[in-house]
Amino acid sequence: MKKELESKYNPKTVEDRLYAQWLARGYFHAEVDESKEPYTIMIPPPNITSQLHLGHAFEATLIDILIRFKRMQGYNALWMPGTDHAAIATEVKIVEDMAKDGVTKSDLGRDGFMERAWEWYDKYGSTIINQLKKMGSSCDWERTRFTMDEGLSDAVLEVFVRLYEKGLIYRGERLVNWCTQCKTSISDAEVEHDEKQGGFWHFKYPVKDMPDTFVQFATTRPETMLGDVAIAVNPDDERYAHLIGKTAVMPILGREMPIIADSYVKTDFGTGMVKITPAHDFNDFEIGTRHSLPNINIMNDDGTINENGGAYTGLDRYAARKQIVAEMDGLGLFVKKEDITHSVGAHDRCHTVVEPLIKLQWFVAMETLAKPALDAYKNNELRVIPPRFGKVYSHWLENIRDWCISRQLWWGHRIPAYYCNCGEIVVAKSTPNKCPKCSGTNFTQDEDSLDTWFSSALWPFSTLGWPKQTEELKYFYPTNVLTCGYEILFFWVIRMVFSGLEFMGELPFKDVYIHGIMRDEQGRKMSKSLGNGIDPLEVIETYGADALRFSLATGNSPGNDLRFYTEKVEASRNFLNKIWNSTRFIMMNLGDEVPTVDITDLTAADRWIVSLSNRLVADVTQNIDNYELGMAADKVHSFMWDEFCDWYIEMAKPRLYGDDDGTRNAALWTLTHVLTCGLKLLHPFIPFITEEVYTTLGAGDSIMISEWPKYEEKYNFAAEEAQVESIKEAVRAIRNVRANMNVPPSRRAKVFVVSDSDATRQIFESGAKYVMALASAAEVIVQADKAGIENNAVSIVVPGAEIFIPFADLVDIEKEKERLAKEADKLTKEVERVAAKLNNPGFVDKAPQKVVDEEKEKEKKYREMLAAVEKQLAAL
RNA sequence: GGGAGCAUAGCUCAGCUGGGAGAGCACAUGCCUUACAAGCAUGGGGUCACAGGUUCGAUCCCUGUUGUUCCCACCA
Repeated sequence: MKKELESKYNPKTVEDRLYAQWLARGYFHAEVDESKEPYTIMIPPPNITSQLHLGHAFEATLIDILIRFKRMQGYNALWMPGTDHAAIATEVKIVEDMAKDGVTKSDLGRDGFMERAWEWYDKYGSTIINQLKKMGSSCDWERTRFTMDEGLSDAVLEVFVRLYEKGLIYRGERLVNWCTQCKTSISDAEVEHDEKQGGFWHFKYPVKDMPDTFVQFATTRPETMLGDVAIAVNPDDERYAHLIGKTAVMPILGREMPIIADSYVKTDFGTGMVKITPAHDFNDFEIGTRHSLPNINIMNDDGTINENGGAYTGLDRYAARKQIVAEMDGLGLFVKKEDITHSVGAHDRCHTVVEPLIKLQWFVAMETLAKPALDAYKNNELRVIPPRFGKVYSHWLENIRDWCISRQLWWGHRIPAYYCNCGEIVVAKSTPNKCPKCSGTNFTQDEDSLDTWFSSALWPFSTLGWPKQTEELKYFYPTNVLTCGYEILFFWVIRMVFSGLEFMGELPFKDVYIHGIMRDEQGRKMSKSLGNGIDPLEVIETYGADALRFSLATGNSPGNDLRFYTEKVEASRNFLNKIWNSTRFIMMNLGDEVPTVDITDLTAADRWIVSLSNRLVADVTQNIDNYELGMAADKVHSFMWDEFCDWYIEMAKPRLYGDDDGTRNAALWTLTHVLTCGLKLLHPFIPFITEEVYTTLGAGDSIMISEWPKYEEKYNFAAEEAQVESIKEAVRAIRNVRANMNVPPSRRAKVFVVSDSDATRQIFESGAKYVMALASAAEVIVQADKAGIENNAVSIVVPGAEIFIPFADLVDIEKEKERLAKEADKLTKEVERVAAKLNNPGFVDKAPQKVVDEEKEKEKKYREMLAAVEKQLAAL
């Protein structure tokens, strides 16, 4: 019973059906099984801010390739899926969404807001999961986690309490990056710096008891003058030595401030004098601490001036800036304004200019945590791919600052700190019963929630049940590789590493595989604001998931950005169709079942392709193990298309059609064997079509759980590989001549192959049909001498033989002369080049013998070919 | 200011440990050859950014220059 296939592959009739089948059969689920070795990858949990974009599709493809590869290799492969609550990013979105309904956070209150946020999660959390499924991701959905689900929240509290008890979490007044829009502190990493046009205002303050003496300085933020507490100069600056210790006066507020010396101030920048505003500038804060200066905060949380601003109280920071400049000008103390471009910090979510403010916040002390994370890298326990990102990793850890973990948000894990009326702070996983100090029972929980990365830092073990010592945790931890984009190396990877080391005593993963980001055709980052984002589902709708996956997996290398081209997806689609049709061809010729054959039954052509596929297996396996996914995919692609389809199938045709010459079964077996092997190698990249074709062929129940091919010595046929390569060369040469002669394909010709070697003649004898089929020659006559060949036959020299096509009447003499002259020219150059190399004593003495031998053979070959061509040319 | 990447065909990119550069797309020519026109065959097109150095030999290693992208820090 022959099965019929359509002439074009249609992913729509295949993908959803197969995915449902895999799910139903439980292929994605990984149970603890001590008899098998686990292979674990945790998904970088996508933010539930919106649906997935191509970047996620890219990442999901890479992970799925690794997971499917390892699963086929016999590992107990677990891809743990999940999503991230993405505290601030999501809260911003929800607030925007609420604004459409005319509702604000304070309208809803904390509980009402949280309710609304969970609704948001229900909507987008499931959208994301559906998208991942559409991509063909083989995640263990039964284990889906969310950073705010019960278990993970418990892990967060546990970690907070433990770190607090260890003294690594503290509460302190620090200068933080404050977003006046979101009204929350943000971490250093969330601040993005952009070049902006701005003013640089120069002012002077009078010096007390020194008439006509002024200190002159400049600032980009005049409103912060309200918080000035000192003027600083460099201690070695002779110009101002006499002023050190004197007092300057901030005229608007009449505040007196010391003139101090600090080496932070550069003598050669500006006037060499700096105003010190510890409450609103990070450098000034440090100087203030060194000199025990007071911190005067002049700003409210919304960016307006507070009661310390005198007459400016209540004004917005920018309005105050304008008026202060005006007032100083009125006092004759404004010197000048320059227009400059300088970089300004802004919140990466809402792009509001960040204001440094003094706030009481929770911090994680990083020093003791960072060290083991750095050591792990330096001791090569942690492998970073590509290696250059390792330098970025270690540089960051070497310069790490304490991590501000409190956020003034509601969407997130609420900080487990409880304040008693007596002022005592209790940190515990749940509300304490009574105060250890005053025995009071009235507690208020801290209003703040935790930085979103606090929970994702625990992802590799919290998802497996920690702090409970579950079977899963013991079995699947540590994971094998962490795949993520380079943009979250700092945010996430580093924090997972130190968290894993601290709480599990073991690295969370051994390899970190970093990929680039997706860009559009022009190389721009894909973003909402540019409107150049592409929905993976749309691409899948048109081309299918496999085509998308293949185009994402090929043509790039680890760590590099990838541009998205529709043309590339089309090319991938075409490749899928090629696979489809090669299967179709085999199905059309195959009987009920694949014949069994002995290796000794295989012809040279069979052995050649089997041997190639065998080596391909070894190559591809190694490439994937080294995370060279693009290279692996390219190799299978060119093998399947250029060798298997373009050569082998064509060579096999004469043996399948017409009378069986005794090698038909060998051809059928080879076709099926090589195709199946190729399908397996391709399955991690293009799971749907390979599964469909594999089962249609009757090769097995499912390719997904079939065994990954292995290199087998019995399929290593080096001699046949060389033989067939020489036949291919002959075919190419014949085609070439025919093309130059303008012989239509329908016009048949005689081809003589002349060789004085019995072995070579045999190869061509057995290859005669292929040559005939491939070059559209009517008849191939293999003989030891030139008997019966006309004098004006076209001659082609290939290794070990000379080929004659004796139909001079068809030859366009001028065109043939031209071709031969060009050929001769080319060969002459080659001969000269190789000869020069071999005449170089340095080369012969120092180059490896193998290379020298190769060159010698080349020289011989080129000389032979050149002689033949010249002879031919002379004959014309 | 500190650090990293990139510069290869018209375009997008591969090129593992140094031995005369590849793919896809695009282009040109000829083909509906009984798996596939989403195809087949053939062909054109590259000073591997520039200048030095190491080497018998450099696209590859080293130094410098130019251009470009990114990350970190940030000028009061």
